[in-house]
Amino acid sequence: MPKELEKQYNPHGAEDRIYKMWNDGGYFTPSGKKGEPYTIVIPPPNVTGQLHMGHALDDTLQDILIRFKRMNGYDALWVPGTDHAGIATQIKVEENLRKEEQLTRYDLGREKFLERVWDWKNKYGDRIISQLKKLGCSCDWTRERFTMDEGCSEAVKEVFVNLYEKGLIYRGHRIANWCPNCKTALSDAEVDNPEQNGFYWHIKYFVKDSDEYVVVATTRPETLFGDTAVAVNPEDERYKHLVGKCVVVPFVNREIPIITDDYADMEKGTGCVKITPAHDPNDFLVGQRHDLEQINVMNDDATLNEIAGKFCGMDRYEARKQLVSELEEMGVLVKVEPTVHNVGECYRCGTTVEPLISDQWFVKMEPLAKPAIDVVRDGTIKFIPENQSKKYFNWMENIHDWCISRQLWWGHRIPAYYCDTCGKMVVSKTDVDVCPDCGAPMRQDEDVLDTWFSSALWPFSTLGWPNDTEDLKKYYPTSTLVTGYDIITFWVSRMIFSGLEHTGKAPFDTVLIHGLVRDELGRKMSKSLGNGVDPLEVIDKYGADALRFTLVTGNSPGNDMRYSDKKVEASRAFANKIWNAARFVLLNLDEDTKAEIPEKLELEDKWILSLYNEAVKGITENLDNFELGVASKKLYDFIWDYFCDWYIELVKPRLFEKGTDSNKRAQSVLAYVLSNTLKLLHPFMPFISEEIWQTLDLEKEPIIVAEWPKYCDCLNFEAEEKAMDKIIEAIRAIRNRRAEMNVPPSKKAKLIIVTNASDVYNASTSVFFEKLASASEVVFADGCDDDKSVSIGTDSAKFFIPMSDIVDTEKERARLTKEKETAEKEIERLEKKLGNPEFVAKAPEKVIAGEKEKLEKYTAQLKNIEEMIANL
RNA sequence: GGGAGCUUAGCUCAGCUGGGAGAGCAUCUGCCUUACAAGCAGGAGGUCAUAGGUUCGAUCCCUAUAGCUCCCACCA
Repeated sequence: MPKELEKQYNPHGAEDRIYKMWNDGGYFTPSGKKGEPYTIVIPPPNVTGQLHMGHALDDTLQDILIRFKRMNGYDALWVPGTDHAGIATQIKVEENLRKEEQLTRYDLGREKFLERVWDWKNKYGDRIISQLKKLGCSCDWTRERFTMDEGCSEAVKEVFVNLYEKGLIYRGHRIANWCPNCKTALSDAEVDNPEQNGFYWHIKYFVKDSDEYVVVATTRPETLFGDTAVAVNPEDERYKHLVGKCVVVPFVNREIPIITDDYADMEKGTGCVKITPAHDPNDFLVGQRHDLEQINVMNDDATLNEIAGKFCGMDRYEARKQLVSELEEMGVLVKVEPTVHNVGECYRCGTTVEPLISDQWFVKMEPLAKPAIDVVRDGTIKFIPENQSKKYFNWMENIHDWCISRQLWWGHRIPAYYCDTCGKMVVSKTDVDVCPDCGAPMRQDEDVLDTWFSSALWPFSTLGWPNDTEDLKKYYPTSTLVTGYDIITFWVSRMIFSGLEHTGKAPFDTVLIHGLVRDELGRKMSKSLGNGVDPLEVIDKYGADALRFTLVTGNSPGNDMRYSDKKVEASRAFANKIWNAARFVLLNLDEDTKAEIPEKLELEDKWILSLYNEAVKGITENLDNFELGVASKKLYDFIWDYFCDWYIELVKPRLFEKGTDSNKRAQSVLAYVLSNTLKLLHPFMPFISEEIWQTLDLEKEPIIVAEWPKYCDCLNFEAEEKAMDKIIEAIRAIRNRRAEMNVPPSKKAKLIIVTNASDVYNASTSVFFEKLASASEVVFADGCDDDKSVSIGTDSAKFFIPMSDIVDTEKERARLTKEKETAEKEIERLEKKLGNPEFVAKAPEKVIAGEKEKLEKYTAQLKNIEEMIANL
């Protein structure tokens, strides 16, 4: 029994109700029995806070793919989960602690602090999950994971130990980026390098026991306490006589040698460079080559230490200021030169990082990078759009060893154990309490692993690895990874080499890359700008379907997009349009109407079925090729322009005439096209499509598991499609002409059709002109006797509307003449083109046929117009 | 310094591996036509950044230039 729908679609209530129905019905969990597997693992959102627009885009794309594949009979699995996000979360919790209780993590101690972080995780992790549900994500919640849950932790230990045993993880006393605020080492990838205004301070270093001096320049004068050499280029004639001598570092009065190293660039500055191995990555390498002492002058909070003498305890910037002024007083400050340089900043807290030497763990990258490059090179893994792979190659081919230890508390503790008695170190999956060598107690490494270390394992750790589980066997390798271009290096690259190294397989076959969602002005959405748009608020206001459709339409792979409410409004209007189309259909459907194609079809039925068929083909191909935006646009056009604006209008006369066979058949076609179109719509707008589907009540199963429509040659009605197009063209031309003359639609008038195309214009198609072109009646004739009539000429017919009261013959003549000229110009162009022997010889047949057809059309139209002018 | 992307209607953007460019919004005109005013019908609005090249034919391919955005590396 057809039910009635509200006049406007109201997503509230409906969305939660439908989501619950899907969830309770177990539709998100793959049956595991039939169908090829199709797997996506979600890029796990950080538990730091809440979903933003970027997540909404990312997850919408994934949900579209999952729903599409599910409807196509795949055993579709979408694994959800969240990321512990080491630094980010720890900072959040610490901030919170400071604000709420004026406590630091040290006040609480490691164990108590971690309890707080877990509380935070539980609270915000749940919030994120509920947000994903609001968006309509059809994740399999029975398989929800967390990067620090038991299974993922097991995987992390397994990987760490494996890599260590293979010699691919090592511990080194090396220079690394240090965040003095977070008090941890950072990988290169975790350091931003924005431009900043700064200075070069040129400082004199006197040669020992001499009046001679060299001038070195530095942007960080406070590091001079750690200088252990001055380097010049071996080719530099200016300083040859000084090599081997010593200069004296101001303040500390340390004597340091002048050495030669290629690192010193003769072109830069004075050609002399001070070497501070403990505070600069390049200097560190120079220091290694020359066996220089590494003098650390800083504490872990970037205050200077006792090496700095009276500057001890001062913050680096304060010390710098005072140092500079004292250097000036001493007369050794030669020059202060303003400059713009890139300064490393912690990507989480923005504090300027300090290169410091410490004990850190590293992954040896070179052997891992090679196979990872190969699988993308040979197409085992495909990036979409393809040019995004360049970013990947660029990074992989210039890879540095990966610093994986972090001096944080929140994260996977490094499974290394030390014996303070005999110095033994053990790396082990299981806890080691007692030294195997001397029996003394062992302590575990205090540090935790970089967050990305566990994220890198996500595609297989979530499926049960290192255990050989059923899930792993069935769903790994996964199929598609959907993510933004901003984390290709952070994450995608690391998943690829990890997958290859630990499972022997590439973790996915396709990487679908999208861009950023920016604000209306094209700025990155950020907390500091306060320009972020909360997806939940948008969903609340416009509905999840509208947001989803906005994000997918008009967005192409790899490109950024701007968010604006206007766009969502347009999507909501689309949802409402579908809603009302369905409402209309329901109002006109009999109880027993079935959504099937009747044997006998009218012209307009064949027309819409043919267009529907093409839509199925196009949309399916687009989705198969990850052209989601193009697919959604096609669907939009089909639904709005063809189904609503034309087909529904065309069948109204039949629908309003109850009790006839024609009426019944119109109902069937309407129901057929609508219900199948809803299926096409479902991946994009899951809620409204389900809501209408349930109301239509055609099948028992919900639309989420309905079968995706198939293209069929049997619905290919080329001739009828063309005939109907001619009628539509004629109706448009008539409306057009009436509008030009300001004739209101309510003013009906007789329409005389002069034509040979009786297959197109006949008694059964006349009704279209009456309904849609304001014809009071349609008369077929050989010509029009009334000289005061509006004339319209298409290629298939001449139309006359006698309207003596408003027709000005001369104006008609002018108008027709203009149309004639347009047609002539087109004909001239086409004749020229077709007259070009090279074009005819080289262009593909299809193109030539198309041009010929156009020529015929314009020729026929010209003939009609000319005859009408002659008859005026 | 190396690399990538972008430049199409007033605005935001599509354009499916070269055959006379589209949408939404905005704007203008006319409509409360019994699904929808979140709507209907119609109009106006583009040397597809610039200059060359390839081609029968270029918004699309190549080269150069300009402007914008981003990534990587790095300078004392």
